[in-house]
Amino acid sequence: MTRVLVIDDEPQIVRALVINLKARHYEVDAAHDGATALQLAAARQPDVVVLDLGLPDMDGVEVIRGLRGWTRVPILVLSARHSSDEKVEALDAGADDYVTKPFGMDELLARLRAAVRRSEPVPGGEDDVIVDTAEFTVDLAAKKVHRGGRDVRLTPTEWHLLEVLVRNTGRLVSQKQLLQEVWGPSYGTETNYLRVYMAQLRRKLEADPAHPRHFVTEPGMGYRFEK
Amino acid sequence: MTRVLVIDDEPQIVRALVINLKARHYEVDAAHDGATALQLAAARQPDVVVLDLGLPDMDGVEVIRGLRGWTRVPILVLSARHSSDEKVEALDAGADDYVTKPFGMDELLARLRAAVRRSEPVPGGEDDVIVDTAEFTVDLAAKKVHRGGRDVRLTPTEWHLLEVLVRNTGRLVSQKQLLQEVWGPSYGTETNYLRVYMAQLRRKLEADPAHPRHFVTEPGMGYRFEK
DNA sequence: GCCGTCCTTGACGGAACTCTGACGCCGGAG
DNA sequence: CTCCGGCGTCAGAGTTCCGTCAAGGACGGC
Repeated sequence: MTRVLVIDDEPQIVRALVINLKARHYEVDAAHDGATALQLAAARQPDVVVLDLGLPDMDGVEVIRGLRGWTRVPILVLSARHSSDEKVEALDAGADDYVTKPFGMDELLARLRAAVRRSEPVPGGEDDVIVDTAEFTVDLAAKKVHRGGRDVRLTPTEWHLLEVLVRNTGRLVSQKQLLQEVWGPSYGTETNYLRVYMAQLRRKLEADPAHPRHFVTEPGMGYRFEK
Repeated sequence: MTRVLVIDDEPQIVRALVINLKARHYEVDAAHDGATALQLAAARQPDVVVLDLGLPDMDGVEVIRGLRGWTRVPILVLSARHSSDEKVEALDAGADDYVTKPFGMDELLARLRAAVRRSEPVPGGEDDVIVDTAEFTVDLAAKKVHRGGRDVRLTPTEWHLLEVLVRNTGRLVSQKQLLQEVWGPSYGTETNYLRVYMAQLRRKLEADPAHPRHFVTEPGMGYRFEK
Protein backbone atom coordinates (compact mmCIF):
# COMPACT_ATOMS: atom_id res chain seq x y z
CA MET A 1 0.00 0.00 0.00
CA THR A 2 1.18 3.53 -0.73
CA ARG A 3 2.08 5.54 2.36
CA VAL A 4 1.53 9.30 2.39
CA LEU A 5 2.87 11.82 4.90
CA VAL A 6 0.68 14.93 5.18
CA ILE A 7 2.29 17.98 6.78
CA ASP A 8 -0.02 20.91 7.50
CA ASP A 9 -0.95 22.96 10.55
CA GLU A 10 -4.54 23.62 9.49
CA PRO A 11 -6.68 20.84 10.97
CA GLN A 12 -9.47 21.12 8.41
CA ILE A 13 -7.10 20.69 5.48
CA VAL A 14 -5.43 17.74 7.14
CA ARG A 15 -8.81 16.20 7.82
CA ALA A 16 -9.98 16.65 4.26
CA LEU A 17 -6.78 15.12 2.91
CA VAL A 18 -6.77 12.21 5.30
CA ILE A 19 -10.37 11.33 4.52
CA ASN A 20 -9.86 11.50 0.78
CA LEU A 21 -6.62 9.59 0.86
CA LYS A 22 -7.87 6.85 3.11
CA ALA A 23 -10.95 6.45 0.93
CA ARG A 24 -8.57 5.69 -1.93
CA HIS A 25 -6.69 3.15 0.14
CA TYR A 26 -3.62 5.15 0.93
CA GLU A 27 -1.98 4.73 4.30
CA VAL A 28 -1.76 8.21 5.84
CA ASP A 29 0.42 9.81 8.52
CA ALA A 30 -0.04 13.42 9.52
CA ALA A 31 2.16 16.03 11.16
CA HIS A 32 1.27 19.60 12.03
CA ASP A 33 4.76 21.05 12.32
CA GLY A 34 8.13 20.65 10.68
CA ALA A 35 9.98 18.94 13.50
CA THR A 36 7.38 16.22 13.88
CA ALA A 37 7.28 15.88 10.12
CA LEU A 38 10.97 15.18 9.77
CA GLN A 39 10.83 12.69 12.58
CA LEU A 40 7.81 10.92 11.13
CA ALA A 41 9.34 10.82 7.68
CA ALA A 42 12.36 9.02 9.04
CA ALA A 43 10.31 6.63 11.14
CA ARG A 44 7.59 5.79 8.64
CA GLN A 45 9.41 6.00 5.30
CA PRO A 46 6.50 7.39 3.30
CA ASP A 47 6.22 6.89 -0.46
CA VAL A 48 5.18 10.50 -0.99
CA VAL A 49 5.02 13.69 1.10
CA VAL A 50 2.39 16.43 0.93
CA LEU A 51 3.83 19.55 2.54
CA ASP A 52 2.20 22.87 3.41
CA LEU A 53 4.81 25.60 3.36
CA GLY A 54 3.22 27.68 6.13
CA LEU A 55 4.24 25.84 9.28
CA PRO A 56 4.36 27.26 12.81
CA ASP A 57 7.83 26.17 13.79
CA MET A 58 10.01 26.38 10.71
CA ASP A 59 10.12 27.51 7.11
CA GLY A 60 8.65 24.96 4.73
CA VAL A 61 11.69 25.17 2.49
CA GLU A 62 13.79 24.06 5.44
CA VAL A 63 11.62 20.99 5.73
CA ILE A 64 12.26 20.24 2.06
CA ARG A 65 16.01 20.59 2.59
CA GLY A 66 15.79 18.43 5.69
CA LEU A 67 14.14 15.68 3.72
CA ARG A 68 16.34 16.01 0.68
CA GLY A 69 19.38 15.52 2.86
CA TRP A 70 18.70 11.82 2.97
CA THR A 71 15.79 10.84 0.75
CA ARG A 72 14.45 11.30 -2.76
CA VAL A 73 10.86 10.71 -1.73
CA PRO A 74 8.49 12.80 -3.92
CA ILE A 75 7.45 16.05 -2.20
CA LEU A 76 4.26 17.79 -3.20
CA VAL A 77 4.10 21.33 -1.86
CA LEU A 78 0.89 23.09 -0.89
CA SER A 79 0.90 26.83 -0.40
CA ALA A 80 -1.35 29.84 -0.19
CA ARG A 81 1.33 31.98 -1.79
CA HIS A 82 0.96 32.42 -5.51
CA SER A 83 4.19 34.31 -5.96
CA SER A 84 6.54 32.95 -8.53
CA ASP A 85 9.58 33.38 -6.30
CA GLU A 86 8.14 31.13 -3.63
CA LYS A 87 7.45 28.42 -6.15
CA VAL A 88 10.89 28.64 -7.67
CA GLU A 89 12.52 28.51 -4.27
CA ALA A 90 10.55 25.48 -3.15
CA LEU A 91 11.05 23.61 -6.40
CA ASP A 92 14.75 24.33 -6.49
CA ALA A 93 15.10 23.24 -2.90
CA GLY A 94 13.94 19.82 -4.04
CA ALA A 95 10.15 19.84 -4.19
CA ASP A 96 8.57 17.84 -6.98
CA ASP A 97 5.38 19.80 -7.46
CA TYR A 98 3.74 22.96 -6.19
CA VAL A 99 0.00 23.40 -5.79
CA THR A 100 -1.56 26.69 -4.70
CA LYS A 101 -4.49 26.87 -2.34
CA PRO A 102 -7.32 26.68 -2.76
CA PHE A 103 -6.81 23.50 -4.71
CA GLY A 104 -9.15 20.97 -6.26
CA MET A 105 -9.00 17.62 -4.53
CA ASP A 106 -9.18 15.77 -7.85
CA GLU A 107 -6.22 17.66 -9.18
CA LEU A 108 -4.20 17.14 -6.04
CA LEU A 109 -4.86 13.43 -6.11
CA ALA A 110 -3.90 13.25 -9.77
CA ARG A 111 -0.64 15.05 -9.06
CA LEU A 112 -0.05 12.69 -6.18
CA ARG A 113 -0.60 9.70 -8.42
CA ALA A 114 1.81 11.16 -10.96
CA ALA A 115 4.44 11.69 -8.28
CA VAL A 116 4.06 8.18 -6.92
CA ARG A 117 3.99 6.64 -10.36
CA ARG A 118 7.28 8.08 -11.54
CA SER A 119 9.07 7.07 -8.38
CA GLU A 120 8.04 3.49 -8.92
CA PRO A 121 10.58 1.14 -10.39
CA VAL A 122 10.19 0.27 -14.04
CA PRO A 123 7.51 -2.41 -14.48
CA GLY A 124 9.91 -4.64 -16.38
CA GLY A 125 12.26 -4.49 -13.41
CA GLU A 126 13.79 -7.35 -11.51
CA ASP A 127 10.55 -8.38 -9.88
CA ASP A 128 10.16 -11.44 -12.03
CA VAL A 129 7.32 -13.85 -11.73
CA ILE A 130 8.97 -17.18 -11.13
CA VAL A 131 7.20 -20.49 -10.90
CA ASP A 132 9.03 -23.36 -9.33
CA THR A 133 8.56 -27.10 -9.57
CA ALA A 134 10.64 -30.00 -8.41
CA GLU A 135 12.19 -30.42 -11.84
CA PHE A 136 12.25 -27.02 -13.49
CA THR A 137 11.78 -23.29 -13.05
CA VAL A 138 9.77 -20.95 -15.24
CA ASP A 139 10.50 -17.23 -15.40
CA LEU A 140 7.59 -15.70 -17.24
CA ALA A 141 9.03 -12.19 -17.56
CA ALA A 142 12.43 -13.25 -18.84
CA LYS A 143 10.88 -16.02 -20.91
CA LYS A 144 13.29 -18.49 -19.45
CA VAL A 145 13.04 -22.07 -18.34
CA HIS A 146 15.76 -23.55 -16.22
CA ARG A 147 16.13 -27.26 -15.68
CA GLY A 148 18.88 -29.36 -14.26
CA GLY A 149 21.46 -26.61 -14.33
CA ARG A 150 20.80 -25.40 -17.84
CA ASP A 151 18.36 -23.33 -19.82
CA VAL A 152 15.75 -25.05 -21.92
CA ARG A 153 14.94 -23.60 -25.32
CA LEU A 154 11.30 -23.36 -26.23
CA THR A 155 9.75 -22.36 -29.54
CA PRO A 156 7.21 -19.52 -29.60
CA THR A 157 4.25 -21.88 -29.66
CA GLU A 158 5.63 -23.98 -26.85
CA TRP A 159 6.14 -20.84 -24.79
CA HIS A 160 2.71 -19.56 -25.43
CA LEU A 161 1.18 -22.85 -24.42
CA LEU A 162 3.29 -23.09 -21.30
CA GLU A 163 2.40 -19.54 -20.39
CA VAL A 164 -1.33 -20.14 -20.52
CA LEU A 165 -1.01 -23.29 -18.46
CA VAL A 166 1.27 -21.75 -15.86
CA ARG A 167 -0.94 -18.70 -15.47
CA ASN A 168 -3.67 -21.15 -14.56
CA THR A 169 -1.59 -23.33 -12.27
CA GLY A 170 -3.71 -26.02 -10.67
CA ARG A 171 -6.75 -25.18 -12.78
CA LEU A 172 -8.10 -27.17 -15.65
CA VAL A 173 -7.75 -25.36 -18.98
CA SER A 174 -10.08 -26.61 -21.69
CA GLN A 175 -8.72 -27.59 -25.07
CA LYS A 176 -10.82 -24.94 -26.72
CA GLN A 177 -9.44 -22.25 -24.45
CA LEU A 178 -5.88 -23.35 -25.07
CA LEU A 179 -6.38 -23.42 -28.81
CA GLN A 180 -7.97 -20.00 -28.86
CA GLU A 181 -5.36 -18.39 -26.67
CA VAL A 182 -2.38 -19.86 -28.45
CA TRP A 183 -3.51 -20.22 -32.05
CA GLY A 184 -6.15 -17.53 -32.21
CA PRO A 185 -9.89 -17.13 -31.76
CA SER A 186 -10.78 -18.93 -34.98
CA TYR A 187 -9.35 -22.19 -33.67
CA GLY A 188 -11.10 -24.54 -31.31
CA THR A 189 -11.27 -28.05 -32.69
CA GLU A 190 -7.70 -28.73 -33.83
CA THR A 191 -6.89 -30.87 -30.81
CA ASN A 192 -4.08 -32.57 -32.67
CA TYR A 193 -2.04 -29.38 -32.40
CA LEU A 194 -2.37 -29.65 -28.67
CA ARG A 195 -1.28 -33.25 -28.60
CA VAL A 196 1.84 -32.49 -30.59
CA TYR A 197 2.92 -29.47 -28.59
CA MET A 198 2.00 -30.91 -25.24
CA ALA A 199 4.23 -33.86 -26.09
CA GLN A 200 6.98 -31.41 -26.98
CA LEU A 201 6.65 -29.62 -23.67
CA ARG A 202 6.67 -32.85 -21.75
CA ARG A 203 9.74 -34.10 -23.56
CA LYS A 204 11.57 -30.90 -22.71
CA LEU A 205 10.39 -30.45 -19.16
CA GLU A 206 9.15 -33.66 -17.58
CA ALA A 207 11.53 -36.09 -15.94
CA ASP A 208 9.53 -38.97 -17.46
CA PRO A 209 7.58 -37.65 -20.47
CA ALA A 210 5.56 -40.84 -20.72
CA HIS A 211 4.23 -40.36 -17.18
CA PRO A 212 3.84 -36.62 -16.78
CA ARG A 213 3.61 -35.22 -13.27
CA HIS A 214 3.17 -31.56 -14.13
CA PHE A 215 1.35 -31.48 -17.44
CA VAL A 216 -1.67 -33.58 -16.69
CA THR A 217 -4.19 -34.70 -19.29
CA GLU A 218 -7.84 -34.59 -18.35
CA PRO A 219 -9.32 -36.86 -21.05
CA GLY A 220 -12.03 -35.26 -23.11
CA MET A 221 -11.67 -31.93 -21.33
CA GLY A 222 -8.27 -30.35 -21.36
CA TYR A 223 -4.97 -30.04 -19.56
CA ARG A 224 -3.80 -28.90 -16.19
CA PHE A 225 -0.46 -27.67 -14.93
CA GLU A 226 0.52 -28.75 -11.42
CA LYS A 227 3.55 -27.61 -9.47
CA MET B 1 23.75 19.02 -21.84
CA THR B 2 20.06 18.64 -21.12
CA ARG B 3 17.92 18.22 -24.19
CA VAL B 4 14.39 19.63 -24.23
CA LEU B 5 11.65 18.91 -26.74
CA VAL B 6 9.12 21.73 -27.02
CA ILE B 7 5.78 20.88 -28.62
CA ASP B 8 3.47 23.79 -29.30
CA ASP B 9 1.67 25.17 -32.33
CA GLU B 10 1.85 28.82 -31.27
CA PRO B 11 5.03 30.29 -32.74
CA GLN B 12 5.41 33.05 -30.17
CA ILE B 13 5.31 30.63 -27.26
CA VAL B 14 7.78 28.34 -28.93
CA ARG B 15 10.04 31.31 -29.61
CA ALA B 16 9.89 32.52 -26.03
CA LEU B 17 10.63 29.05 -24.70
CA VAL B 18 13.45 28.40 -27.11
CA ILE B 19 15.13 31.71 -26.32
CA ASN B 20 14.85 31.24 -22.58
CA LEU B 21 15.97 27.64 -22.66
CA LYS B 22 18.91 28.25 -24.93
CA ALA B 23 20.02 31.14 -22.75
CA ARG B 24 20.21 28.66 -19.90
CA HIS B 25 22.24 26.25 -21.97
CA TYR B 26 19.59 23.70 -22.75
CA GLU B 27 19.62 22.01 -26.12
CA VAL B 28 16.20 22.57 -27.67
CA ASP B 29 14.16 20.83 -30.35
CA ALA B 30 10.74 22.11 -31.34
CA ALA B 31 7.72 20.53 -32.99
CA HIS B 32 4.44 22.22 -33.87
CA ASP B 33 2.26 19.13 -34.16
CA GLY B 34 1.90 15.76 -32.51
CA ALA B 35 3.12 13.58 -35.33
CA THR B 36 6.36 15.50 -35.72
CA ALA B 37 6.73 15.53 -31.97
CA LEU B 38 6.56 11.76 -31.62
CA GLN B 39 9.02 11.35 -34.44
CA LEU B 40 11.42 13.90 -32.97
CA ALA B 41 11.16 12.38 -29.54
CA ALA B 42 12.25 9.03 -30.90
CA ALA B 43 15.03 10.49 -32.98
CA ARG B 44 16.46 12.94 -30.46
CA GLN B 45 15.82 11.21 -27.14
CA PRO B 46 15.11 14.37 -25.13
CA ASP B 47 15.65 14.50 -21.38
CA VAL B 48 12.39 16.34 -20.85
CA VAL B 49 9.33 17.21 -22.95
CA VAL B 50 7.25 20.41 -22.78
CA LEU B 51 3.90 19.71 -24.38
CA ASP B 52 1.06 22.05 -25.25
CA LEU B 53 -2.20 20.12 -25.17
CA GLY B 54 -3.85 22.12 -27.95
CA LEU B 55 -2.28 20.73 -31.08
CA PRO B 56 -3.67 20.95 -34.62
CA ASP B 57 -3.37 17.32 -35.63
CA MET B 58 -4.09 15.23 -32.56
CA ASP B 59 -5.22 15.33 -28.96
CA GLY B 60 -2.43 16.20 -26.58
CA VAL B 61 -3.32 13.27 -24.36
CA GLU B 62 -2.70 11.01 -27.32
CA VAL B 63 0.77 12.44 -27.61
CA ILE B 64 1.37 11.63 -23.94
CA ARG B 65 0.21 8.07 -24.50
CA GLY B 66 2.34 7.80 -27.61
CA LEU B 67 5.39 8.77 -25.62
CA ARG B 68 4.56 6.66 -22.59
CA GLY B 69 4.31 3.63 -24.79
CA TRP B 70 8.07 3.41 -24.89
CA THR B 71 9.70 6.01 -22.67
CA ARG B 72 9.55 7.44 -19.16
CA VAL B 73 10.92 10.84 -20.15
CA PRO B 74 9.41 13.60 -17.95
CA ILE B 75 6.49 15.36 -19.66
CA LEU B 76 5.52 18.87 -18.61
CA VAL B 77 2.13 19.84 -19.95
CA LEU B 78 1.13 23.36 -20.91
CA SER B 79 -2.50 24.20 -21.37
CA ALA B 80 -4.91 27.08 -21.58
CA ARG B 81 -7.57 24.93 -19.94
CA HIS B 82 -7.90 25.37 -16.22
CA SER B 83 -10.47 22.65 -15.79
CA SER B 84 -9.68 20.04 -13.21
CA ASP B 85 -10.78 17.20 -15.47
CA GLU B 86 -8.28 18.11 -18.15
CA LYS B 87 -5.50 18.15 -15.62
CA VAL B 88 -6.47 14.82 -14.13
CA GLU B 89 -6.73 13.23 -17.56
CA ALA B 90 -3.33 14.48 -18.67
CA LEU B 91 -1.63 13.55 -15.42
CA ASP B 92 -3.16 10.10 -15.35
CA ALA B 93 -2.18 9.54 -18.95
CA GLY B 94 1.39 9.88 -17.82
CA ALA B 95 2.23 13.59 -17.66
CA ASP B 96 4.52 14.67 -14.84
CA ASP B 97 3.35 18.22 -14.36
CA TYR B 98 0.64 20.55 -15.60
CA VAL B 99 1.05 24.30 -15.99
CA THR B 100 -1.81 26.56 -17.05
CA LYS B 101 -1.34 29.47 -19.42
CA PRO B 102 -0.48 32.20 -18.98
CA PHE B 103 2.50 30.97 -17.03
CA GLY B 104 5.50 32.67 -15.53
CA MET B 105 8.70 31.76 -17.26
CA ASP B 106 10.54 31.52 -13.94
CA GLU B 107 8.04 29.05 -12.58
CA LEU B 108 8.07 26.98 -15.73
CA LEU B 109 11.83 26.79 -15.69
CA ALA B 110 11.82 25.80 -12.04
CA ARG B 111 9.32 23.02 -12.75
CA LEU B 112 11.46 21.93 -15.64
CA ARG B 113 14.50 21.77 -13.39
CA ALA B 114 12.55 19.75 -10.87
CA ALA B 115 11.40 17.32 -13.53
CA VAL B 116 14.89 16.87 -14.91
CA ARG B 117 16.43 16.58 -11.47
CA ARG B 118 14.27 13.73 -10.30
CA SER B 119 14.75 11.77 -13.49
CA GLU B 120 18.48 11.85 -12.99
CA PRO B 121 20.02 8.68 -11.67
CA VAL B 122 21.02 8.56 -8.04
CA PRO B 123 24.57 9.91 -7.73
CA GLY B 124 25.85 7.07 -5.62
CA GLY B 125 23.44 4.58 -7.08
CA GLU B 126 24.20 0.92 -6.69
CA ASP B 127 23.29 0.17 -10.30
CA ASP B 128 26.47 -1.45 -11.51
CA VAL B 129 27.15 0.42 -14.71
CA ILE B 130 29.71 -2.12 -15.78
CA VAL B 131 28.78 -5.48 -17.21
CA ASP B 132 31.41 -8.13 -17.57
CA THR B 133 31.56 -11.19 -19.75
CA ALA B 134 34.30 -13.65 -20.48
CA GLU B 135 35.19 -11.84 -23.70
CA PHE B 136 34.34 -8.18 -23.23
CA THR B 137 33.29 -5.45 -20.83
CA VAL B 138 30.48 -2.94 -21.27
CA ASP B 139 30.49 0.34 -19.37
CA LEU B 140 27.03 1.77 -19.76
CA ALA B 141 27.82 5.10 -18.12
CA ALA B 142 30.99 5.79 -20.06
CA LYS B 143 29.48 4.33 -23.23
CA LYS B 144 32.54 2.22 -23.75
CA VAL B 145 33.16 -1.37 -24.70
CA HIS B 146 36.48 -2.96 -23.91
CA ARG B 147 37.65 -6.18 -25.44
CA GLY B 148 40.99 -7.92 -25.48
CA GLY B 149 42.92 -4.94 -24.19
CA ARG B 150 41.42 -2.36 -26.49
CA ASP B 151 38.28 -0.28 -26.96
CA VAL B 152 35.74 -1.40 -29.50
CA ARG B 153 34.18 1.24 -31.71
CA LEU B 154 30.42 1.04 -32.00
CA THR B 155 28.13 3.14 -34.17
CA PRO B 156 25.24 4.95 -32.43
CA THR B 157 22.71 2.34 -33.50
CA GLU B 158 24.92 -0.54 -32.46
CA TRP B 159 25.44 1.07 -29.10
CA HIS B 160 21.76 1.72 -28.57
CA LEU B 161 20.93 -1.87 -29.39
CA LEU B 162 23.62 -3.16 -27.08
CA GLU B 163 22.38 -0.90 -24.32
CA VAL B 164 18.82 -2.19 -24.47
CA LEU B 165 20.01 -5.78 -24.46
CA VAL B 166 22.49 -5.28 -21.63
CA ARG B 167 19.94 -3.48 -19.49
CA ASN B 168 17.86 -6.62 -19.80
CA THR B 169 20.64 -9.10 -19.22
CA GLY B 170 19.27 -12.61 -19.14
CA ARG B 171 15.81 -11.54 -20.19
CA LEU B 172 14.34 -12.12 -23.59
CA VAL B 173 13.72 -8.86 -25.44
CA SER B 174 11.16 -9.10 -28.20
CA GLN B 175 12.02 -7.88 -31.66
CA LYS B 176 9.22 -5.36 -31.45
CA GLN B 177 10.54 -3.93 -28.21
CA LEU B 178 14.05 -3.68 -29.61
CA LEU B 179 12.84 -1.95 -32.74
CA GLN B 180 10.72 0.50 -30.80
CA GLU B 181 13.41 1.35 -28.30
CA VAL B 182 16.17 1.75 -30.82
CA TRP B 183 14.44 3.00 -33.95
CA GLY B 184 11.35 4.63 -32.43
CA PRO B 185 7.75 3.80 -31.65
CA SER B 186 6.61 3.73 -35.26
CA TYR B 187 8.78 0.72 -35.97
CA GLY B 188 7.95 -2.84 -35.06
CA THR B 189 8.10 -5.09 -38.10
CA GLU B 190 11.40 -4.17 -39.73
CA THR B 191 13.16 -7.25 -38.40
CA ASN B 192 15.82 -7.03 -41.10
CA TYR B 193 17.33 -4.04 -39.29
CA LEU B 194 17.76 -6.22 -36.27
CA ARG B 195 19.37 -8.99 -38.26
CA VAL B 196 21.90 -6.61 -39.77
CA TYR B 197 22.85 -4.88 -36.53
CA MET B 198 22.86 -8.00 -34.44
CA ALA B 199 25.35 -9.40 -36.93
CA GLN B 200 27.49 -6.26 -36.54
CA LEU B 201 27.47 -6.56 -32.77
CA ARG B 202 28.39 -10.20 -32.92
CA ARG B 203 31.20 -9.56 -35.35
CA LYS B 204 32.62 -6.91 -33.04
CA LEU B 205 32.08 -8.61 -29.71
CA GLU B 206 31.71 -12.36 -30.00
CA ALA B 207 34.72 -14.63 -30.10
CA ASP B 208 32.99 -16.73 -32.74
CA PRO B 209 30.30 -14.62 -34.44
CA ALA B 210 28.87 -17.64 -36.20
CA HIS B 211 28.18 -19.32 -32.87
CA PRO B 212 27.25 -16.51 -30.51
CA ARG B 213 27.47 -17.18 -26.79
CA HIS B 214 26.26 -13.82 -25.52
CA PHE B 215 23.83 -12.54 -28.11
CA VAL B 216 21.39 -15.37 -28.37
CA THR B 217 18.65 -15.61 -30.97
CA GLU B 218 15.30 -16.95 -29.89
CA PRO B 219 13.68 -17.66 -33.26
CA GLY B 220 10.34 -16.04 -33.75
CA MET B 221 10.55 -14.15 -30.47
CA GLY B 222 13.57 -11.94 -30.05
CA TYR B 223 17.07 -11.77 -28.67
CA ARG B 224 18.68 -12.26 -25.31
CA PHE B 225 21.96 -11.08 -23.86
CA GLU B 226 23.71 -13.54 -21.55
CA LYS B 227 26.82 -12.84 -19.51
C1' DG C 1 32.89 19.01 -53.54
C1' DC C 2 34.93 14.87 -52.11
C1' DC C 3 35.40 11.21 -48.95
C1' DG C 4 34.38 8.27 -45.15
C1' DT C 5 31.00 6.63 -41.98
C1' DC C 6 26.72 5.10 -41.04
C1' DC C 7 22.03 3.60 -42.06
C1' DT C 8 18.80 1.40 -45.16
C1' DT C 9 17.30 -2.06 -48.39
C1' DG C 10 17.06 -6.25 -51.14
C1' DA C 11 18.35 -10.95 -52.13
C1' DC C 12 19.59 -15.63 -51.04
C1' DG C 13 20.80 -20.08 -48.72
C1' DG C 14 20.16 -22.45 -44.72
C1' DA C 15 18.20 -23.25 -40.24
C1' DA C 16 14.27 -23.46 -37.22
C1' DC C 17 9.55 -23.88 -36.57
C1' DT C 18 4.73 -25.26 -37.62
C1' DC C 19 1.64 -28.17 -39.65
C1' DT C 20 -0.04 -32.63 -41.19
C1' DG C 21 -0.92 -37.47 -41.67
C1' DA C 22 -0.07 -42.09 -40.11
C1' DC C 23 0.35 -45.35 -36.62
C1' DG C 24 -0.06 -47.62 -32.10
C1' DC C 25 -1.79 -47.70 -27.44
C1' DC C 26 -5.38 -47.73 -24.10
C1' DG C 27 -9.90 -47.96 -21.90
C1' DG C 28 -14.77 -48.26 -22.37
C1' DA C 29 -18.93 -49.79 -24.86
C1' DG C 30 -21.32 -53.04 -27.48
C1' DC D 1 -13.73 -60.27 -28.12
C1' DT D 2 -14.10 -56.47 -31.20
C1' DC D 3 -14.89 -51.84 -32.23
C1' DC D 4 -14.16 -47.03 -31.49
C1' DG D 5 -12.79 -42.56 -29.84
C1' DG D 6 -9.28 -40.05 -27.50
C1' DC D 7 -4.52 -39.62 -26.78
C1' DG D 8 0.72 -39.95 -27.48
C1' DT D 9 4.43 -40.47 -30.73
C1' DC D 10 6.99 -39.93 -34.86
C1' DA D 11 8.80 -38.16 -39.11
C1' DG D 12 8.42 -35.62 -43.31
C1' DA D 13 6.68 -31.45 -46.06
C1' DG D 14 5.95 -26.74 -46.23
C1' DT D 15 6.62 -22.33 -44.51
C1' DT D 16 8.60 -18.83 -41.92
C1' DC D 17 12.52 -16.85 -39.92
C1' DC D 18 17.43 -15.79 -39.55
C1' DG D 19 22.44 -14.77 -40.89
C1' DT D 20 25.11 -12.90 -44.42
C1' DC D 21 26.59 -10.10 -48.09
C1' DA D 22 26.63 -6.24 -51.03
C1' DA D 23 25.00 -2.12 -53.02
C1' DG D 24 22.76 2.40 -52.66
C1' DG D 25 21.79 6.62 -50.24
C1' DA D 26 22.08 10.17 -46.46
C1' DC D 27 24.94 12.86 -43.66
C1' DG D 28 28.78 15.34 -41.79
C1' DG D 29 33.82 16.62 -41.82
C1' DC D 30 37.70 18.14 -44.26
